[in-house]
Amino acid sequence: MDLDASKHKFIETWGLLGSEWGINRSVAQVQALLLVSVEPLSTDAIMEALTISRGNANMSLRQLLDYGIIYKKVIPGDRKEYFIAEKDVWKWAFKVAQMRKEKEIDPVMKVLGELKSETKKSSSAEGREFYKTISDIEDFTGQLCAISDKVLNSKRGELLVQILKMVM
Amino acid sequence: MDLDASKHKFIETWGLLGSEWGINRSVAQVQALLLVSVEPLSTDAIMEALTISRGNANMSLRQLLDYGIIYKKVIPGDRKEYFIAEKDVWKWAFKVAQMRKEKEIDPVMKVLGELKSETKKSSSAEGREFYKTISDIEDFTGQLCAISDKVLNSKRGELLVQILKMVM
DNA sequence: TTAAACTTTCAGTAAATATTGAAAGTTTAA
DNA sequence: TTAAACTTTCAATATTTACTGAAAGTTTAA
Repeated sequence: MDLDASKHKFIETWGLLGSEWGINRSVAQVQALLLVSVEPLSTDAIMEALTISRGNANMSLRQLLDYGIIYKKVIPGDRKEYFIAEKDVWKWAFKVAQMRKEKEIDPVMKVLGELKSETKKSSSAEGREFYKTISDIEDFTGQLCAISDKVLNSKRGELLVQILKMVM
Repeated sequence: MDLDASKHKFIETWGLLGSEWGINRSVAQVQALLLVSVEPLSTDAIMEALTISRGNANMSLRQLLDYGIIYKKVIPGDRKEYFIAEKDVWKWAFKVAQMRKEKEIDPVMKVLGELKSETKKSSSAEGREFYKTISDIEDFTGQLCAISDKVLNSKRGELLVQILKMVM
């Protein structure tokens, strides 16, 4: 298998993983393509490589730019926009985690908080049980967020794994 | 807002979160319903509470049983099957994490491994760069898996958070 | 300015995913 | 056994989500 085929295998796999986790396949594939491409790529090059339309390429690129995990790159003497991927895995994984937390987890935490205050003073057994269920989920999620924030922020994952091995 | 309304708000929110993370909305809602229900529920009760079809209810329940995050409950003198949710958040979160890791992450890790061996001996700069990209992602993912396994397995999340605060 | 080069938008369409509900299958009690 | 009570399946349908491509918008160089 030549390098090009390997790259395409990666792009396909990455797209599949993305769609399983609620990330648009094209978006994941564009990131993958830029991750494995040595040179910056233009929209047209991306369209051709992934056989997707201009609209799709543009929207995927915009989303990745919004996430902050790819960058625009100007090539002197060329009017086209070129794109490169953030290659530091820790960096882009953190940004994706941060973004999904803010967009998807935080609103849920907010609702859980509301539900807690709605039922805080509940005197019925059923109300108190509900309060506990909600509190447990909120606690758990909050802890996972705290840990992942810290791990991703630290950029010292290797060290952390060692520490975890020691304490457990 | 009464308790019933609060419960429904939770069920809706949970279904929404699920679909954002690639988990079927109905499946997430059925889990949520069982989580906040004091009594075991029959398929018919679930159909009615969520206004979903028998087929949908059945398939959602089966999937949750497969995940191991709800259980069948026999009520003496009744032929119907009843269902209850695993209420220990750590327990079911671990099972979901485990399952998604096996079904979705492990295959990707396998492909990354294949791609690494395909390009390990590559002498071109491009080949070596690809090898590095793949290795970085594999390392990172492996570390996250290791940490989440350990954290979820430990059932001592609270303690871990304290430890992490100390070392960082 | 203007027109060529490029980017963005979005209505229409295609594809993927989820849901229904009736029919087939299974279990149980008499 | 058998028939009522219940569960499962799956082809048809609905819903959601993604994608296309042409038109509109923007930028740039002359």
